[in-house]
Amino acid sequence: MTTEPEDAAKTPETPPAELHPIGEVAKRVGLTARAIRYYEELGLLTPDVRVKGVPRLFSADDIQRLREIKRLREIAGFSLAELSELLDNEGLRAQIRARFKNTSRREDRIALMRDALDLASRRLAIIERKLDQLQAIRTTEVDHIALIQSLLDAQEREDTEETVAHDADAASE
Amino acid sequence: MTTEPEDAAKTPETPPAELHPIGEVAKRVGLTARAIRYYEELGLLTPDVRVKGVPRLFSADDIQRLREIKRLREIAGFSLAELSELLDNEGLRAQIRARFKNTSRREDRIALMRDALDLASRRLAIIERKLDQLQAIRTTEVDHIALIQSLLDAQEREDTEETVAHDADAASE
DNA sequence: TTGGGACTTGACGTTCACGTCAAGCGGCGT
DNA sequence: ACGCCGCTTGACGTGAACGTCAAGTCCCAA
Repeated sequence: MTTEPEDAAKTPETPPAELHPIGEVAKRVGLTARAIRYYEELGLLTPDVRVKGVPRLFSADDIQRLREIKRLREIAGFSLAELSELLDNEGLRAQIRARFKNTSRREDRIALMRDALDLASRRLAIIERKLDQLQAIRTTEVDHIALIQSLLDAQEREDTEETVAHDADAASE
Repeated sequence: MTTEPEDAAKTPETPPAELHPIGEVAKRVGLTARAIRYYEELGLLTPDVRVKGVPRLFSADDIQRLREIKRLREIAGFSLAELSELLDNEGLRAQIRARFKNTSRREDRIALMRDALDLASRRLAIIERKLDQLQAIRTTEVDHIALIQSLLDAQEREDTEETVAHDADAASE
């Protein structure tokens, strides 16, 4: 257990952590450092390394989580409160305990995974509901366009009927 | 005000207006009166009857517009600023001038309809973009669930492998 | 006539999601 | 040694989208 290689050949020191400071993370996910700290303050995530006073360090998982938060907020329009329900602590703890992989009993791990599955399913359900609603909006929009189009066609037919005797070759414009 | 039947047979005066006060509108569309006034303040809509100091009166079109605003905000997550672009003045003016139906020349009416069509198309494009993004979120979510599921299946297979020799009929739970 | 609703226009308060500023610490290139 | 940079923790400011309260008007039933 003293040496912990994970990738290819030589990694003399520094365990295969690959942790990133907040500034870099902010740039990579397209958020501000302030926003990230705020999310942490709300309990939406906990950086891999978190000691009071010392710079936060974020893992790849943290970054992934931030990306998901960003997408769910910007695209799906969830509030941070909603997200803290959807991405909840359970998932976070599961993530944390996943580090202790071998420590927990299979029983516990299964329970955690069931929880995660449950949460993900709820997320999916909500997203699909939103999708249906957006589809509905889309169809009404399409119908609306079709209506205007038909009216406009009719109007233009009127025009050509009037025009056709007067000037028959205006089909250029 | 002498006689004002509005429902069934005779409507000697008052054109077939059918206008509604803000309280009723609020209840019907599920918004507060305050919100509606705020939308008006932002220029998102203009009640059919708008004279300073006298109660606003809303037409069926106004109500429809409010419903659309609400849906686009709550479901698609558009800001009121974005909505004032999407439902823009052009559309509003088109609506207003539609009252003057016969006054404007066919030329103008066609132009207005083209504008409306253009705006609706832009709305549609934006909505479809959001749909695509939501679809993307959905697929990642589905994948995520599949992953957890497979891990859980594997874990449970391990269990049964251990258990099968020890206790073979635990398939009940 | 009085009171109770529903409406009006300000004006100020509130919540969310951060932005911004202040003061301080730790590394690091010159 | 010095300054700059990136980070830290407060604390206060801000824009969006309203909520809430105050004061006044109008109408209508008791």
